[in-house]
Amino acid sequence: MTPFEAIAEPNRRRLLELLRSGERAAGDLVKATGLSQPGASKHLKQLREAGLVSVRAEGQKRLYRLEAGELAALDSWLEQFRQFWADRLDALDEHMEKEQ
Amino acid sequence: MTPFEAIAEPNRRRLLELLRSGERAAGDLVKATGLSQPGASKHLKQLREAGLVSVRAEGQKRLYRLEAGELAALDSWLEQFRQFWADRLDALDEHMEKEQ
DNA sequence: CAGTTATATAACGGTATGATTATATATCTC
DNA sequence: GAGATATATAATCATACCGTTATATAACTG
Repeated sequence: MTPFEAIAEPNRRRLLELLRSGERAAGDLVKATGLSQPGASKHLKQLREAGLVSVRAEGQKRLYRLEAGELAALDSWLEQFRQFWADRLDALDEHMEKEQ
Repeated sequence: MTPFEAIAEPNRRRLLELLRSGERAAGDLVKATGLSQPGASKHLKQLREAGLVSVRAEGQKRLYRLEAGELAALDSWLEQFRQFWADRLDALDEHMEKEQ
């Protein structure tokens, strides 16, 4: 699964957001998201396959954490459009001001 | 279709990239991508539904263009992770330097 | 208006996706 | 070692998605 496909799913985006504050156990993420245990486990697997998160075992728990690399890759794809929308939104601002 | 789902598909990303340089006719995009005519048409429809592009008719042609708003929205979702990965990648750099 | 060009839509098939239920695996505790 | 806890995997089902072929719609051209 590509990072693009991984973030297409709302629950997976939510998982990533939850991991922003640091490592969390799978069961913790189950509770926080309201997903079923197998559901969360599968989504986490896909995030892992996309390189967006990593896991380490601690006792019987699995601790997930965000991985910066692929997130940055997503950002760098968007980069090529950044100048474009900055220009467009600036133009819109100017237009609004003229209207007033 | 959400913008997240829209950019999950490689051909749609390619369409967006092609539109970066300005308005282009649907038929032009068909040639540039190598997609079938109906295939391109459907992908363009989904990009439209995601708010990532808009169309206007000119004669028998349909001219597609990028729309800045939803692209910026994607970016703003990523924004919340930017500090995170900047920190992480900086840490990695430092680590590499120590290794040497 | 007949034919051609440009594009969209419909219909269909194969495959992937996400949710759910049941089961397996591994670790901890007594 | 027998439960109990934490997590992953398998099996199943319904639905969504993408590509393809065929057809419809609309605008130009002679």
